[in-house]
Amino acid sequence: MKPKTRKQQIISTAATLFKDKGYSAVTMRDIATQMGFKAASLYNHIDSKQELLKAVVIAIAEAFTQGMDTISTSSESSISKLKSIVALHVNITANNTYGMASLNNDWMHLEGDLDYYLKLRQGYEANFLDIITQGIAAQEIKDSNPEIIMFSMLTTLQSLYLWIPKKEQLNANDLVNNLNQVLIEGINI
Amino acid sequence: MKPKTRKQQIISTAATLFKDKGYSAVTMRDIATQMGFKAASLYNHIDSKQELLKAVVIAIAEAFTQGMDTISTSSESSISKLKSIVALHVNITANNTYGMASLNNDWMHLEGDLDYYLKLRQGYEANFLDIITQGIAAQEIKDSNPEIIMFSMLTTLQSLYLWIPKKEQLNANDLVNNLNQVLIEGINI
DNA sequence: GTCTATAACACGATAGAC
DNA sequence: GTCTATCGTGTTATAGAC
Repeated sequence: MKPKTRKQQIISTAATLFKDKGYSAVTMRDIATQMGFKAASLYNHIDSKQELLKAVVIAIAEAFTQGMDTISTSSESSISKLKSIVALHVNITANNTYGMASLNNDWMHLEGDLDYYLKLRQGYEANFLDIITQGIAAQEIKDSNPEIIMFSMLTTLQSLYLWIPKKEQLNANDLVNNLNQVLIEGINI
Repeated sequence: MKPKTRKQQIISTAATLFKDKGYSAVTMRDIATQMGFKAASLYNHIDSKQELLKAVVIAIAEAFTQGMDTISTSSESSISKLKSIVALHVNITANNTYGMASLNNDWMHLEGDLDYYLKLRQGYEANFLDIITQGIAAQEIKDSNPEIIMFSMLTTLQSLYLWIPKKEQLNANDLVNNLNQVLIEGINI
């Protein structure tokens, strides 16, 4: 176990509360109570509530960008790259279920870093779409609307944070395999 | 065009703002400014901010419950029922893109009606899962984990509110057909 | 039916004692 | 490093004039 600094503990606590109620509905008093002390004491470790949101959201967004860069520049087949994307989402989400809620639902409350976040997200989605269009061109993937394919996969993957905590008996590898089957091969016989 | 009452106009305005910032971050001043008058004047038409959230969320939740009841008690095949569920989501979302955001992200801020909302949601998901398990038993649907199949379809359908407004050139029928193909038949060749 | 004014309270953040 | 006390501001909602 890595020893968490007090600041990291506060960020984690904030993330769990952001997941339950959203950034705007969580107060510094909520976070402090959960930590076991008073709101004013938080400011010995952090500068502002906004800093907490930034720490939660930007770290995950950068992890996705880095993972996607590795996948998109690899020499795998397109289907294989899509399976790597599924694994990327499962792994990041399993290690950070709370932060994923803010990434999905509270990014618009970023103040100074909103543009940076949007740039990361745009780059991620552009790479995702490229993989799909290349797969269609290579006749690995059905010639459906590539944006609908990406939308369908991505929204499912982005929602994993709601589901993984409820299904802990399912290990990460099984989940990746099941999702690959459903998302790529479909469900009809 | 149906003539909207002032109260309905306020609810619609609130829903569009809830979509952009979330219920907690939207103030009565925001809603009033958007309507063109002062916050105090809102209270001539509505009782509270909470009433606005309830009006937005419960109406859509009941529409889904009613649609699902019709589908689940019909005599269609399971695959056919799943396609009807896709159409149900596309139709409700196309007519209420703003409210869908609150249904997905702000339901936890319902106060008096939280239990009722949860009951509706639980019933909807139970019917959805039944259709899938019956389809597997009838060998219409692949014998994958039924919860993962439902999760995958449902999260995509719940996220349509983010996507439909950006793709207005795609009509509803085309979208239903494309989603059916991707969600049910898969994407690989 | 909208306005101004304001009540009553919660919010993020700071000051300074210990 | 946590506390109490508090500042300045923003919040939902109400009262009463017009």
